[in-house]
Amino acid sequence: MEVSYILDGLNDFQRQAVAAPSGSYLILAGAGSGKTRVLVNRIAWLIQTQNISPYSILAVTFTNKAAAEMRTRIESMLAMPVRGMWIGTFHGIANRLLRSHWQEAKLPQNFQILDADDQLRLIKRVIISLELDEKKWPARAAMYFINSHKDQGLRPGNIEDYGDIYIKTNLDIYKSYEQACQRGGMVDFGEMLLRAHELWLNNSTLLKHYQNRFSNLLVDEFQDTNTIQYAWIRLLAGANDNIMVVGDDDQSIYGWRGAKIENIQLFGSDFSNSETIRLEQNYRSSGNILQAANELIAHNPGRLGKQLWTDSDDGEPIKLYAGYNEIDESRYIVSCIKEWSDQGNPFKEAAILYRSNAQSRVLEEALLRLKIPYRIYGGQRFFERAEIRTVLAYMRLISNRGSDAAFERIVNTPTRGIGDKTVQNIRQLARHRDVSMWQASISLVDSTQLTNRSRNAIDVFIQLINSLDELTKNCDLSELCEIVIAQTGLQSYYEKEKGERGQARLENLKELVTATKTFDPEQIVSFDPLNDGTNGSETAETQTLLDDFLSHAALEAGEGQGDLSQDCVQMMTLHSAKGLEFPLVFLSGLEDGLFPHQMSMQEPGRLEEERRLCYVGITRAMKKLVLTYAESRRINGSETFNRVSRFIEEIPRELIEEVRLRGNVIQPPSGLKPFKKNILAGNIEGTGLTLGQTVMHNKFGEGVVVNYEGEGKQARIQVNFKGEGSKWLMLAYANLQPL
DNA sequence: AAGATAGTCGTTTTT
DNA sequence: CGACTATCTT
Repeated sequence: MEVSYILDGLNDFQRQAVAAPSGSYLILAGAGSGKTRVLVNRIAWLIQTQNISPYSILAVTFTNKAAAEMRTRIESMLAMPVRGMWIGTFHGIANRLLRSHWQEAKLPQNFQILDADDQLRLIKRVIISLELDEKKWPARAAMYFINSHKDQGLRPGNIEDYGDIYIKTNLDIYKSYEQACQRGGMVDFGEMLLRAHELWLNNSTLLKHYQNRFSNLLVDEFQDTNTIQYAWIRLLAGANDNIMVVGDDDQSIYGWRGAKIENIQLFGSDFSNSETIRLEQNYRSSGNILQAANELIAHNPGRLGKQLWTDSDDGEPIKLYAGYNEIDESRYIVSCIKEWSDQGNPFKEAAILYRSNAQSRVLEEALLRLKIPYRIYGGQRFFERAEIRTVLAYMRLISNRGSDAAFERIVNTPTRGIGDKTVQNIRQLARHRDVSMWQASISLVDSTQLTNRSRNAIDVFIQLINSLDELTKNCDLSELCEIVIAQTGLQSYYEKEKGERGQARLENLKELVTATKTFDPEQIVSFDPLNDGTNGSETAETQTLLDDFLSHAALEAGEGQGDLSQDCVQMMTLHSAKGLEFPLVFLSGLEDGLFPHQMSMQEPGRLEEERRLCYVGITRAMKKLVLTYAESRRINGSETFNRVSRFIEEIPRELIEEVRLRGNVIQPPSGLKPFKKNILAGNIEGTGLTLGQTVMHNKFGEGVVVNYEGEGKQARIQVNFKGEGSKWLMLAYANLQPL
């Protein structure tokens, strides 16, 4: 068969990876070095030339989107659908395993997946039931405690408290939470991975079966795997040692979520005969941009070492703009985009990146002013919206009365006279008798414990759910969804909600109905033929469509993105920009305290991760890169003065062209205070000092001039000192030395 | 039980 | 500043 097309157009190293004989490989793939291409072609190569059945391939990706894209690309390359191959996220794959082997995993067949929101609610309730002070033991912190230990594969029994009250209390919460989950048949994200791991650890037949079946493993974004994911994949690889992992230690930006770059080193020592292949040729960015990225990341110690290079020209210098505040900064960015568009380029080729979501607002306003279309990525996802979750909770309770999480969510939504106190009663009884809240409420209706009023209210609710269940017995998913929306009163509830909000919610409900209509579980999971000819231990249980849909909603919260069909400027956080590329990129808010973020500046390890984040940002740019910062910025309502980001200082000066157009192109906003005149001019008269200039003070050391007011003897100057923060000084006595 | 108002606290995000 | 919560009022 003619297979050269699989290798055509690849460079030597890419080809080496794609056509490697079986074994274990670590592909260190720099930004823009064609790593997805390598993975796709590798799989195509295995199937097409090595006679490997798709059935024996398992590929893990970081997001559902990446999994879908990879499958599409492989299928279009091979010009045929690839059945039997598993491509998905760790969680998606774990879910699938647990659904097939729910008995071995000691789970109910229709176990419920808790997303972060469900989990937090449940933990809150656990804390209350342990009679702990919520102020002293915030649910968020407990959730972090639980999740980070699960990420490391640690159950309560594996954690030592050393008499530490903090650990001890959180451990109690963890234990109690675990019981609540088990009782309710609920599994959070971390738990899915733990269970999938334990499933194999405790069941060698099953493990052998999967080791036999998946003799070809591939893992993308390997630098983002956590401890339990690594352990799971190591276990599966078994003695086959036939695995290819692809990653880039310089793009590891999820350490705060448990990802361990160390897994890359571990791979080398753990898979003893592993080979490392470096992909260092960058096909994305022009020379200047790439060099800036290289120089920046070189400031990180302990890298595995990669030097990206490119064939392309130096290209344009990187632009640097200092706005005097965030509004000025935004207007500069928008004026650049206007210019870009006037030159005949589409908006969608421009991306504005920022460190935190809060920064998007000012940018939005600036874009709106010039009527430039934009799209903000990230933010709230479809299945995370309150109204959607509410409808899903109804659907869940109809299918499974035991779901306390669903019960709590909807028992009084829309309001039907069941208040806090009544719910507390139900909860108490449920706990006391160790039954579900649903059963507890039935008992309460029959008892005399409650006032007539609340008893009636509960009864109405019970009847509602029962009648809905009856009514929808033979309905398909979308009919069920429509009936729920209409009969529960949610429709009229949101109709009454004032403002645009209610309208938006109704729109979302309509969209949910559409989603149920088009939902096709085969697309998500791509079911295998049942018998694989080994020992038939994969018993693909028949899940109800509803359960599939609910799992889907939890696992894939719904891309808040997509729609590149419209020509919009792309706006997103640096984190969500990973894996994407744009001809024109703006990195905004490059200020110490914002980026690197205040909370990450003290600890070296975290600062390095911020630097990698900056590296990711720079390497998104193909042709043009514009860096901006603001000398003053309103954060949380109060004005702050930050010094320019240290990351800018780590980029060689000669690659950067400073843009100076203060008081020229950009008009200052109205309502200027008098001293801002000075800012517009930049120079502070009669001092030889300039705003933004670095100066030295005898006592406070190095700092940046950020503001100025008054004249002559009264003149005061504001300087933001390294370490000391910002101070107002009398200019006459300050004795500042320009640096 | 539900609505109104005062108080708190601010990363990043996928599963 | 503004989203979210805790507490107070009806």
